[in-house]
Amino acid sequence: MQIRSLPQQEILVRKLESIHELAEEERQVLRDLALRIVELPARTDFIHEDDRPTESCLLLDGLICRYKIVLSGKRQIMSFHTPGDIPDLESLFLSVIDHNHAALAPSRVAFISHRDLRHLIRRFPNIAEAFWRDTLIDGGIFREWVVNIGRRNAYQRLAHLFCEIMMRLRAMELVEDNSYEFPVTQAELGDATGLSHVHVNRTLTELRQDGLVEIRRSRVNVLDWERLKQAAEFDPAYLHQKGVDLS
Amino acid sequence: MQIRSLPQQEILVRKLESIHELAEEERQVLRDLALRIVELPARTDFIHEDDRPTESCLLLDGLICRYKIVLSGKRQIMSFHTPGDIPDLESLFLSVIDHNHAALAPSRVAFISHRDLRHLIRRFPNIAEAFWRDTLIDGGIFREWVVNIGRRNAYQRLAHLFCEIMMRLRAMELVEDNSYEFPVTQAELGDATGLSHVHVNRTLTELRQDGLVEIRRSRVNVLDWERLKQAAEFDPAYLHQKGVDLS
DNA sequence: CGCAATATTGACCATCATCAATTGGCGTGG
DNA sequence: CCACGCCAATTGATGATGGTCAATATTGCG
Repeated sequence: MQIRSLPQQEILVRKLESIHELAEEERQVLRDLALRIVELPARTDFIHEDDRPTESCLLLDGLICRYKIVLSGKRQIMSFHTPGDIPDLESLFLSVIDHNHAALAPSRVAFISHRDLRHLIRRFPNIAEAFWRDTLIDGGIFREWVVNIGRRNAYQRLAHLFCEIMMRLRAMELVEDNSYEFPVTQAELGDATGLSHVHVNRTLTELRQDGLVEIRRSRVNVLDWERLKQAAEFDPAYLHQKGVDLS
Repeated sequence: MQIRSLPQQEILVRKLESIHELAEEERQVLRDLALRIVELPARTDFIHEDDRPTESCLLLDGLICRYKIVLSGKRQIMSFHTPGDIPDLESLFLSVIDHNHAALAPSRVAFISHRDLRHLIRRFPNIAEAFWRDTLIDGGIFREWVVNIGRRNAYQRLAHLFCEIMMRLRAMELVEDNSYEFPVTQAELGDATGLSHVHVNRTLTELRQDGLVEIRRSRVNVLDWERLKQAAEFDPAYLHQKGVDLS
């Protein structure tokens, strides 16, 4: 999940421009933000329930998920985050974190202080709007996950997940030839879709046999986008991407 | 679900104060907002996928849900909304609606124009923050629903839902003697929890037999709050209510 | 090369869905 | 006031989807 030849100051600009119009001055102040870069090894929990962070983290490279553990020990992954995302942007206004953040793959993140972010949104209402919009899209993605887990079977759930990640990576130009890096284990796919890893395995076999997707060592290769979308009943409207939904 | 002796201009103030501090001037401009009052009969769809509203609606009285339908015809309810909520506040920044809103019970809503809301948040950053915070809490509730549906069984799911609604209504002082109005059918409970209405019925019977809750004609009566919370593994932190989480 | 994590497969079982029939509650019109 | 009708709730019977347990194969990596 490399953003090749894209300087790190450019990542946030590209992300926000995929959902909202920015002026050149706004792009520039985003590029000038102070970033505290941290490298996270795979399988690192780095933000925990009950934390009260003073920074938010922009994912530059890698893969992050947010999850909760229930008492029975089961894990539910509630979201995946790809480069450009700020998974804990909400901590700017919800001071106590209510779930965990983990890097699934080796990742590079850039922490931005809440002080700087507050300063930014006070001075640039249009940037505030872009951030707010981003958190709202996040909410829309959660809603769609509720639908996915609540009302679709295993086959559709996985197909839908692959569609969603495809569209989100595409907006950041991280998809090549209908194929993208997605370094998750089958157990993690199960934790995200509310399935057991055994059933994920069987369902992935089906998807492969049907010629829809192929998953080889952390890479998703979409073989038949149209049929995959159809199987998943995928409608990208909820992602509110510019140029996709015409808002 | 009546807010007794509370004038309608006060409802939004009470709601926002349950999650954020307001100054008297801010309370006053909230009271002065122009409201277009509409009465909705039970079972009315009133905002639809693909709509581009120019107003957002504040629920004054009744019960609203948001839902999507999947191709198989199944419905997934993604949220319930109680008085004080602005279920479509996000339409202020996501111009195309991606799901449906319906009144489940006879309801009274107050439409507020986006123009007025934009004016408000430009002039009062602290009100903007309260609204933003509200949409973030909304997102937190969706995340918890993902966990609920993905990793808990029928018994826990329903218990958790009753806990959540209890806490939210309590913040608006709509709970009396551990009992509250919640006019939903068992089919609707199923649509919200990803269960069939038959299984909801059986599970409610269990909850009643175990002495946790009693549901009689659209009223939920919590008989044993502690054991209900325990059964649901309910932790209200994700609701980010003032005085509950100390943020 | 060898360990450890991950993927795969089989057997069996549990939860919950579906189908179908019956009961109960309640508003409406005669 | 009562009967009808409709919607919601309830119950039983059966079946499907997906979970759990366990064993084996494969892959990545030091």
